[in-house]
Amino acid sequence: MDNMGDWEQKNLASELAQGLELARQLQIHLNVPSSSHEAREFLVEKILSSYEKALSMLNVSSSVSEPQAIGGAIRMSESPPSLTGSPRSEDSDRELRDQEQRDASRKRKTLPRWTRQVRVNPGVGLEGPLDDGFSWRKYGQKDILGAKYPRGYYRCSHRNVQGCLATKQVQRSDEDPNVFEITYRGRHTCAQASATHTVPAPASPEKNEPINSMNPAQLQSLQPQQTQQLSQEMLLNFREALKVQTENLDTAHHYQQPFPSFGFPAAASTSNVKVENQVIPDSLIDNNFVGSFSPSFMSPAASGTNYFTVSPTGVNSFGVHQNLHTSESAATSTINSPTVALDFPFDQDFDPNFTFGGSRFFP
DNA sequence: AGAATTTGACCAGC
DNA sequence: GCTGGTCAAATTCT
Repeated sequence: MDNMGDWEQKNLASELAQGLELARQLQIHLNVPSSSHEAREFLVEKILSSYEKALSMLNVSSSVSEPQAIGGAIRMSESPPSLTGSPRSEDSDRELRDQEQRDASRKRKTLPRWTRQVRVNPGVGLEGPLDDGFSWRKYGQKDILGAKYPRGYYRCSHRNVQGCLATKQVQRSDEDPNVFEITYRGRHTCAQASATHTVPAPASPEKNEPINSMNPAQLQSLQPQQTQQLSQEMLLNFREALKVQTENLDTAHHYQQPFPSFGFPAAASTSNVKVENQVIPDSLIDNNFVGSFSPSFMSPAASGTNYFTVSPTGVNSFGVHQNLHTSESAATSTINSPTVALDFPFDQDFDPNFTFGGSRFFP
């Protein structure tokens, strides 16, 4: 940074200024009910783009922007290329690999991490930790001390091809086997991540019917790929519903696009959020601003737990359950309603910590 | 046959 | 030394 040239500094300042200006424009749009969500989305994209450019100019790494991609390119923390250019021996390869592993391991500690707890209603529900729009590959399972159920370890299927470092852990709750605690780490940097930003092809409605009509046993027997496909379909429905809802909003305060988020009456009936160790400025929450930014803008150490269940009827709105502060109460709060848990398709730019904005969606 | 999962071993952090 | 997280060979699935 010391050697950053004058020209680069100007460019950086220019990008930041542009980002600021775009943010202002977005603020204006947010206060104009007639503003289309496309316009807002466009602004958000532009803002993100500006900041990403700025960050890439800074060649940032750890503190501001965690391992997530800058401008779509991921850069693992790895040994710098050899300056000698000498060919690697097998030993050095091994060393390098070990080093990378250590680095990765070290880095892992600082990866953005958040937890969601997903409740599955035994009567109706989709089984367990349905996937969230991403392809995951299970790479491990471990019995956890004091936990009744083993913990599953998943990583993005595109890890090898695209270097996507996103992982998640799925832990079934001891107290309530219908609750799954899903801990996400890292953000998706794969193409699938950006695909979730775009409006996907609508799912055929007939395909969704069997999802809701499945019984838990059927669902339980599904392979992860199958459950993922099902959840993808539900996700698509959510997006469609979300779109409608967004367009009908009078104010922009509930603007959620392009993030299929909560607080959406047409689809989500109950939403229980637990936010841990996280302070979110009201100003950000008010505009749902944070949600449009990546966790880069949040403390990497921040962690949160979101809780939500979804009614297949889509009739109930917010405020049915208001247990916002404790997982336990949240876990029990939704038991009696015929709910279907849906693993929300947060993509890598979405920080689920914020979206419910605590009680903002609730009276 | 290729992809995905399972599972025991290994490693790092505490 | 224990535990959680990851690796990778073996196994199963599609």
